[in-house]
Amino acid sequence: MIDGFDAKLLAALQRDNQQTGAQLAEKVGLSSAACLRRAQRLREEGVIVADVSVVAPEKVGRGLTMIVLVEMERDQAELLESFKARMRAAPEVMQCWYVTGRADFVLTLTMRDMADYQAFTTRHFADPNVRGYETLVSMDAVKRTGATPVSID
Amino acid sequence: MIDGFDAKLLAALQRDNQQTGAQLAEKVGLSSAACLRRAQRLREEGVIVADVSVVAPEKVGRGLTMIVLVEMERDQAELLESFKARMRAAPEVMQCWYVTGRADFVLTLTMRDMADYQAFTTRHFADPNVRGYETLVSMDAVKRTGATPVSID
DNA sequence: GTTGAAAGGTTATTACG
DNA sequence: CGTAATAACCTTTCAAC
Repeated sequence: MIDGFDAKLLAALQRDNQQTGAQLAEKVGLSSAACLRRAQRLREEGVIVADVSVVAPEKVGRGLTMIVLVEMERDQAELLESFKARMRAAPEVMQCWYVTGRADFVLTLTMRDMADYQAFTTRHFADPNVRGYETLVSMDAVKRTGATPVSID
Repeated sequence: MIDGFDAKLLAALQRDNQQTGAQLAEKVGLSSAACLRRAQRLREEGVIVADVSVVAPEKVGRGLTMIVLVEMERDQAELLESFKARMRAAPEVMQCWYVTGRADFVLTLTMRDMADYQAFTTRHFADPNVRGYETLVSMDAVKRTGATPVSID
């Protein structure tokens, strides 16, 4: 379903999806047309789920990134779903993972400053279903590519 | 430096950066040429740092995502840098944050299975500088857009 | 300095072998 | 799949704001 050419193509597109067909052709080892046909097919198949520009938060006044571990009071399906919906709707939430382990949710937040974070916590964590939360402030975004390695099966 | 048009443009491009100039024009309220000129300027200025395709990990045999909190033995600059370099080089590491708080690093990993994770931990956490680590296994990627909200200053 | 419209050059898409 | 023709698009120019 995914061969070596697709693997190379996906690696290239995860680094830069604005390359021309000719540029992709060099890296993949196929013609321009073949590369673009494959890219289109990978999008239709849902292997590529999105194509996005990545914005530098600090360039738009969001110099503060934090990871927050949230623990819920009790794991009731309904309450979990409403919390998930709120996280999806909140623009400051870059990522939200529902996890097993000591925490129930792991959030990645992008904030203007600490006052912003203060406001966020009172607005979203005042919820009686939130037992508690722990904040980890980012000092360095060591790696934020989010790329998935693709190996031929 | 960034006006309302840029804000709209960045919002559109963070959702889909493969839209044509005409499609962007509709959403932003400027001509096609103006939108593409601005997009190019935002890239030169470093506001847009990358343009990438997003791959669905489960479609390429990576159904297991985990968040790992890593605590280092002692915060010695040299040792931290070598750990950072290793995380940057490891393909399974989608993200790596250096943080304050209970942990020193927060990693997001994409794995094929638990055996894969086992191998990863012994390879990277056997380091005598790693005091310990805690694993949170993802059950649901509630939100993974990673988009930065842009508001006019 | 930035815009919109049109010209010109480049790129993606499609048909065919 | 690759080649080549077609269609769509981006880029640049230029006059006007």
